[in-house]
Amino acid sequence: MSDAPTRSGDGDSDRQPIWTRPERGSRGPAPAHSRDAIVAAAIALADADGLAAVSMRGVATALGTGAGSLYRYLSSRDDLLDLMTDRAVGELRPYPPPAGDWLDTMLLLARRQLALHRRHPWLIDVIHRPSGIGPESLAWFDNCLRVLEPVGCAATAKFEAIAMVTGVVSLFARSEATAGSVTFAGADLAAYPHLVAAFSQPSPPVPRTDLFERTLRGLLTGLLLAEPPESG
Amino acid sequence: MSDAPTRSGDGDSDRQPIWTRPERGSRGPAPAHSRDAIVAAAIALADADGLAAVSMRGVATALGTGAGSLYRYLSSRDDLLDLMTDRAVGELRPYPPPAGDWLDTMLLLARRQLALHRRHPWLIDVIHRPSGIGPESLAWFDNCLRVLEPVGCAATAKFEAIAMVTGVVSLFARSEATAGSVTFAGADLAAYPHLVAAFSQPSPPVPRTDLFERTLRGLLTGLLLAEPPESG
DNA sequence: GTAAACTGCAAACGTCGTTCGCAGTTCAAT
DNA sequence: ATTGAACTGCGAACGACGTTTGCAGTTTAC
Repeated sequence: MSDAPTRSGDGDSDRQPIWTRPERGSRGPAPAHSRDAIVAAAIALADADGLAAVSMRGVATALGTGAGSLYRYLSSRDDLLDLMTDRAVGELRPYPPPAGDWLDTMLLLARRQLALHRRHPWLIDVIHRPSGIGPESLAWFDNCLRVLEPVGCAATAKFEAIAMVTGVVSLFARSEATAGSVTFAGADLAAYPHLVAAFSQPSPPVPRTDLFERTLRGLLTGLLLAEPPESG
Repeated sequence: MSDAPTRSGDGDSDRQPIWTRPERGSRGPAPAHSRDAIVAAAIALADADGLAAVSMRGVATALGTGAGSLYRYLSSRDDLLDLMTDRAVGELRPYPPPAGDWLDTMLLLARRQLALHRRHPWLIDVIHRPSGIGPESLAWFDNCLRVLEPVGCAATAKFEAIAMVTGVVSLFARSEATAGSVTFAGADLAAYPHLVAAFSQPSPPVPRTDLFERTLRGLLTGLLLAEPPESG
């Protein structure tokens, strides 16, 4: 009953989110690892073998230590996933300078987000958790607001639009990641007449990049430019 | 080394998807449960306590049996989640008759999807898995194609549009479910000037229902009505 | 110098999905 | 009728997971 005051977020100090929690105190011996090294190892594992490979034991083994040792640096696996996410979002820097139309700039940002998803497919499995908006995510959001500065509409509308763009990008990323894994094998197709009719006369596939741009363009113009319905 | 031929999908017969796999053979005693009862119990658990409550042991306990016994009816937990999803999608019936504008009908369908998500919040955590397109999901998709029949564009474009609508609905559902759980507590706001500027002059919140309709309207018109860019 | 705050680590805890073996039941074939 | 394969439920076990705990050793503040 003498120690356990910090542990990088144990018991009491766990109320502090991972972003502001100090990595270590000033008392004990120098730590053998660091949050950055742990997060880097976890990302390498996730890039190579998917998010399921990011287990505490797996990351610890990659670092040559035991699973329990990681809890000197993190308070939970969720913390690790939050840190991974924010570090990946940090790869979106440097932000491209807002040139020309704000809509074009937003599309460029969306394309860079999609590229990030392609580079780190595990992001899809990680972003939908309710926790963990880190400093890099905030910075990205801030940059989007900067791009949308010339748009004359309420700030809340911009919030919604940015969130929706991010969400749609994740939809595209997911559809890319799971493409080809869908199968109706064994289904009784006779019960779905419109489906078989649509399949009977094959149509050319929609170019993904066009679809991406048109979707987001329609989305942003609909959300930010169209006049809101008059209330009353 | 004498038995283990079926087990509702064991070893060899696991190649067959859950949708076409027979529930039981014709030889042994009458089963004490059924797939339907198991799925119903699982959905009740998920509705009440979230998807995490749907563990094999949890579902089995709710049915008054042991976890291992469930594998007489299902071959995996993923199968159970697939069955749950399809059963929930079945609640979208009966489909409203296509009246008036196809766009209005699609918005109506989207609204019913959103209502389904509100009724079964666990759907959000379950739909993004690459597996499990069941007969009810196919029927829903088929019905969407029926609504889009008067639209004169390629079938592939309709596929993309339907998938995008479903995806956007899930985005809204998720944003509703996680509303209020985001927090920038402890962040150094000075680093995000546009964010604080947007927050400094508060703007009225966007009505969710308007946002929903405008988003989907912009999406569908952009995807199905706008002329595709000429190739070459 | 002493005590508190730290460090790494191995072992353990509880939960999870899943497998296995066994005793009992039903039905098709003889 | 009898046999045996195909089934049933069930409890125990397996391996992996996230996390906790206790302990021995190290560093720093006072």
